[in-house]
Amino acid sequence: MRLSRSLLPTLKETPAEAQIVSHRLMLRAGLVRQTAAGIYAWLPAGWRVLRNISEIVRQEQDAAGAQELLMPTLQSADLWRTSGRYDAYGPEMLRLKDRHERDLLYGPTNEEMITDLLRQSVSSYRQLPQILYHIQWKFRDEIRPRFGVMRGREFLMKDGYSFDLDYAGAVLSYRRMMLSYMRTFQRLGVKAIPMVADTGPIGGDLSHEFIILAPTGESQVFYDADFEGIDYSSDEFDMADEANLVRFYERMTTQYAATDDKHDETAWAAVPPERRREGRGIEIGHIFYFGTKYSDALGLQVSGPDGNRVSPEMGSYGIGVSRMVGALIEAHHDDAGIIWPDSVAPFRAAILNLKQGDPATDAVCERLYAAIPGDALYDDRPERAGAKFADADLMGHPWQVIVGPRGAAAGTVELKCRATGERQELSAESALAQITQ
RNA sequence: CGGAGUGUGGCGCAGCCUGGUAGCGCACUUGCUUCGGGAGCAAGGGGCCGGAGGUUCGAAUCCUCUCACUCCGACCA
Repeated sequence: MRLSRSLLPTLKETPAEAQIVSHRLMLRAGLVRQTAAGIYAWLPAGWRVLRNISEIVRQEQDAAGAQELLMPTLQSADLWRTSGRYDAYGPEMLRLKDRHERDLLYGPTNEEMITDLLRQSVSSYRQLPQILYHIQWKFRDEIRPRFGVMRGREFLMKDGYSFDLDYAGAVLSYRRMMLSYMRTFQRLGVKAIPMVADTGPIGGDLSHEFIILAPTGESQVFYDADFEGIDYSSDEFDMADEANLVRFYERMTTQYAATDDKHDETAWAAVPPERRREGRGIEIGHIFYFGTKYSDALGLQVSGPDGNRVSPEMGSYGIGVSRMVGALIEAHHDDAGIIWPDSVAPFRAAILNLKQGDPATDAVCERLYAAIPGDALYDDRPERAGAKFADADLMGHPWQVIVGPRGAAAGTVELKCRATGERQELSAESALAQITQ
């Protein structure tokens, strides 16, 4: 993308409303603009990030055997009345009426709808298990939206739902999803820790929150260093192998990990001192098992092997996709701006043309730009070098290729790595090789 | 919802107390000079001051109502 022709409005000054660092940087880097309290428009660069995250989530869900579908944002109130949540959900649910005075709602989640869909199309245990997910906009009318996209009212969420014949199957789905989540977060370039969460009226221990570590996170977290350095993509955690899944789950749930409100000093003291880690964290995902709550309420039953009708055991699995953008920035930034992990960066590299109009410089830039199709941001604006450097740092591209007349004459460019700050002088071809590696 | 604030060109702000020609910095346009870490000079363009009502000869400024947004608290992917 040529910056001169892009809607990528960077700001030198921080808009007054932004308090936390990710919000400030998202506004300054031209990723989003607020349109109402807790509601954001995603500008081109921000949308690219959101798509990149969604795509990784999607690939990992698919790899775990989940199937993608897409349910609507608007739902009829009927199913929610049936499940009892129309009244229970309270004012956080946005309710509206259509022209015929029918009650609708903007979905805050989709348990009712997905259960109803399964009820219409599944009738035998042979059709189970099923895990279905979608990545769709949600609306929750938060009492107080804040922290930019981290606590918006309209937000993009991946929500998945599992249906199993029995409890053992549900546990298997749950574990599979947990592994899928750890792989997802690993690919997104963040350290994530699963922590036991409240299960509410369902009981049991099958509910986990996923906290990603960021120095500016909302809550203090305590965890065993054993969580660090695990490669979740290794064969050790092959999903097809149930024994592997069990071992994985054991490892995730036996090591100490807790947020400050659940911190247990006694258990903490049992962790060897050299393995104790403390940090700040942001909740980015939540998974839980809830048995037959919705299948019972909405009448989803299948015929079992013995001919009797059985209510499938369900679980649900959420990742805050739009929140992840803010959380990633909280985890990866410095004074100059964002430092994107490679996997989600809106542009893998920026090409900075330091002397627009200089034939040799322009030629090198154009050549580089053509060689990184669709993946580079070419700063071809008439701005001076300082502004280009500052904007490139702000926007956080993993690589910056700095092309000036001096280098162009000598046949070299400067390659800067945003994460390390390291710069090297090398040929355009070598720079290209590093970027596209 | 309770408490505290803020609304003035795209962004950041001053002006309001004590009514009298709407200002500053950045950004934008044009020209010249510059050009390797947010340039200089000159000349320009853009806002009826969130909205409605009121007081007044006269309202960004005073009064009433209203809308929006932000921050603190309870709630949350």
